[in-house]
Amino acid sequence: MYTRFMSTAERLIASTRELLWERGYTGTSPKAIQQRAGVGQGSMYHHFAGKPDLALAAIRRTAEEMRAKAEEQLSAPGTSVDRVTAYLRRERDVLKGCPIGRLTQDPDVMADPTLRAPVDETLAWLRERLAEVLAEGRERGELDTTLDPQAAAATVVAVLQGGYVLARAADSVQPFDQAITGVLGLLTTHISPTRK
Amino acid sequence: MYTRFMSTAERLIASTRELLWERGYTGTSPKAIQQRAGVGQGSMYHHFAGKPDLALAAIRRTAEEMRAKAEEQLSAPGTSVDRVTAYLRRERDVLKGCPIGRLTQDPDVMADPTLRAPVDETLAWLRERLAEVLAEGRERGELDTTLDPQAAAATVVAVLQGGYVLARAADSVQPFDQAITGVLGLLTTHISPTRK
DNA sequence: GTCTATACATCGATAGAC
DNA sequence: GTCTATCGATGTATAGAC
Repeated sequence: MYTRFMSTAERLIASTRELLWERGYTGTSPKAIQQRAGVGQGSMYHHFAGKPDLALAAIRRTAEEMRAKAEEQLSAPGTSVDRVTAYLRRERDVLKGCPIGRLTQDPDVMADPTLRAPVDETLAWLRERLAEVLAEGRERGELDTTLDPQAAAATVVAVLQGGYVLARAADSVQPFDQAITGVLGLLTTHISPTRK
Repeated sequence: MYTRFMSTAERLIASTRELLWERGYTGTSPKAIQQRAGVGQGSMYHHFAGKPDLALAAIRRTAEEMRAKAEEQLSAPGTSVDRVTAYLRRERDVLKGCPIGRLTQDPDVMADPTLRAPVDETLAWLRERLAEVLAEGRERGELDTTLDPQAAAATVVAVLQGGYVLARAADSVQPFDQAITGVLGLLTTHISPTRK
C-alpha cells in the first residue's frame, strides 16, 4: 500500500480499508482517510461522491479479497476435514479481527442496504461454501452421516467470528486458538465414532 | 426503564446502556444520552465526570446482568449438556447482538484499560464457568474423556458471539440458530460414541 | 486533478445563573 | 441539582482558484 505506483483513487481505497478495519465506519472521518492516503480534501471529493461512496468501494474490495483467500484453502486438495482445518488454522491477524464481520457492529453500515449487501453476501457465501465442503466429506464417508452440513458450516464460521471477539477482549490469541482447537476436536471425533 | 421512579443518574445509565448496545461508544454522543434519558446537559455533568465515566457505569451494569443471567442457566439442575443447552437456547435478542461482545469492536473502549476491564473479565468468566460445567460432565461420564473442557468452552462462547455476527449480517436469526444447533450436535454426539 | 477557503452542524465539555 | 449560554475542535461537504 501507498507505493508511488498507486493511483490517488487506489490510495484512498487502501486508506479507507485500513481505517474501517481499525475504527469502523462511524469512527472513520474523511479527514483521517485523506491524511493516511496522503491526499488532499479536494482530491477525495473529486474521485468519490463522499464517505459512503468511498466506504462502499473499500468494503467491496475487502470482501473480494476475503473470498479469494478462503477459496484458496477450501478448494485445495485433501479431505474435507483437511481443508476446513487449513482454512481455520491459516495465518490470521487475529487481534485485528475480521474486517467484514466487524462491520456488522456498525449501525450506519447495517442501516444502508448498499453498504450492507457485501457484508451479508460474503458471510452467506462462506457458510454455503463450507457446507459444500462438509457435505462432500459426509458423502465420502469422512464424516458421520448424522452431521448436518448447513448447521456445522454455520458453527465453523461462527467460531471464527466469535474467536476474534474473544481474542480482542482478552488481548490474546489464546481463546481464539482454543475455540478453533475445540471445534476441530468436536468435528474430527465425528470422523469415525465406530473407529474409536 | 424511564419510569418516574428512576433517579436521574439511573436514567442516564439506562440510556447509555441502550445506546452503547445500539450504536457503540464512538457512535454515542452525550447529547443523545441526555435526550433519551430526558435529562439536561448540566444534569449529566453533575452526576458523571463525562462520557467515559458514564460509559463505565453503564458497561459495569450490563456486565453484572449478563453474568447473573448466564449463571441462572449454568447452575440449574440437570446434566452438563442440559445446562449448556439451556444457556445456548435461552431467549435472546439475537439481532441486537451481545452488548458486551460488541464493545470489542470499539477502539476507544479497547484503548482505555478501565473501560476494557469489565469486557475482558466478563468473557473470561464465562469461558471459565462453561469449562467447569463441561469438566463436570466429563467426570460424570456424560461427555467423552477426550473432550478438552477449556477448548470446548471457548468454542461454545465463540459460537454464541459469532452467531450474533452472522445473524446481524443476514438480518435473520437463522444462521444463529444453525450455529447453535451445529455445536450442540457436535457436542452431544460426544456423549457416548460407543452408544451409537 | 488538486489545492485552499469557507460553511454549517455536531462533539464533548465548562461556566455561571437560578 | 438543573438550566442556558458558550467554547474550541472536529465532521462532512461545497466553492472556486489554479
